[in-house]
Amino acid sequence: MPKTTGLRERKKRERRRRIEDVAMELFALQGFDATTIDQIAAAADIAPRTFFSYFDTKDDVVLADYANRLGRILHELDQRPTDEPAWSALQRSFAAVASDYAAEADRLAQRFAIMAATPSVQARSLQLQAGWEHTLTAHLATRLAAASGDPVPRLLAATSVAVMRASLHHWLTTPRSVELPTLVQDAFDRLGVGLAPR
Amino acid sequence: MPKTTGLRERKKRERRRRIEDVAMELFALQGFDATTIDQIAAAADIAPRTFFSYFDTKDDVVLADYANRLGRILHELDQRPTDEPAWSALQRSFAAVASDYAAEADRLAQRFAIMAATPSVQARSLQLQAGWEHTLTAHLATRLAAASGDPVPRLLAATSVAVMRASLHHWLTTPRSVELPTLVQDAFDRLGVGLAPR
DNA sequence: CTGCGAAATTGCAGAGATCGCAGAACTAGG
DNA sequence: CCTAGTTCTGCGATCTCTGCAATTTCGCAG
Repeated sequence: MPKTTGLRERKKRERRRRIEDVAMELFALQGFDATTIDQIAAAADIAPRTFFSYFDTKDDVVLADYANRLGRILHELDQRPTDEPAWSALQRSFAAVASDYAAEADRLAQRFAIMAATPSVQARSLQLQAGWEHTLTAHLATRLAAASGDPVPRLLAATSVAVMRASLHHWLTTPRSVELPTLVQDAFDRLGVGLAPR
Repeated sequence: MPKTTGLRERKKRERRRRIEDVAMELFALQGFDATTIDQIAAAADIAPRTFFSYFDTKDDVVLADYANRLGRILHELDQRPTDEPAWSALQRSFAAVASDYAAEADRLAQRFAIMAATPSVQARSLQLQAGWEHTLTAHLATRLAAASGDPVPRLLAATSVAVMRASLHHWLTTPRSVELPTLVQDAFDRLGVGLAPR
């Protein structure tokens, strides 16, 4: 399955990263809004039209790795034993992502800055997270063998994503006193009391 | 303070509503994306340019009353005694909004449908909710007299907004079996256990 | 009822993002 | 080297949203 090979695949990936790098550099240099697709394309040596076959939106460049984060969460979730309480499993999974984040604080901070200053990017970010929430909801529904009318899966998904976002925001916003994973752990702990299976 | 008077004020409000009504009608008729600002302007008897002095974005028309919702929440929050636990106060406040929602299910459903079908509107919606979260965070920080590095206010704000959104989504999405206020109450109850003041 | 300053409306021009389409260029295999 | 399948390009078109400056309308005082 894992077609690591294939010149085509590889080139595509490389190019995508190149576009991303070049774009982020321009953003840092002259600001997100002030940077046009044409400039990015020129700097990345592609036709402007081609940009859109790599990214749906200019915003997406800043959020390029959101998809992987979700993948990570789901992966971690699958690793957890089926009989582990959902909330606990979520906690572990998000903790893993929190570690990832913590390991690349600088990269994150840069993107966060753009996000904070650019409404459309912020909006896009939230939209992608809503996507996580949706996928997570489905995943949890399966895991819990929940009835289709059960609000619990969505509640769990929404809450955990919210907790993660709040923690991350807090971490990036205040003088770094507590580590992100700790922050996330604590938050999950607090809410966990009431979310334990009946 | 409430300058209900003033021809100017009133006209502005009336016109805003007229634009909103006309626009919603067009959206229902031909879809959100297929409706242009020009069409709305024509139907509302204003210059296209003028549209943007009433709404920042086409998306905002669909979400016109979000500002009031937040106002309602904050108002309810202020009504609650200062010594009431924050989570409890939030629960009551959101319950009030839930009632509002329940009372206008049809209107809501219509807008929700547009939102679900139109990414940009969904994104905008989430962005506005992030604004709620921000305001709520500040409000709670004051109420709790929290230190500036305390993550709790944001955690509470993020969680409650998430709960509200999840409940609303669930309510609008599944066959109406449980009433929205109940849904919200229950969700708050569950999470409340762990969020009670130490 | 008349004139003035403030506020709102309007038109115009334009930048930019994004999309559909069709032809050109390129890659994987055989 | 040749063919079928992809990807990249270039072009045109549409729309949202903005800045600016001219005009119109409103609220109020004289």
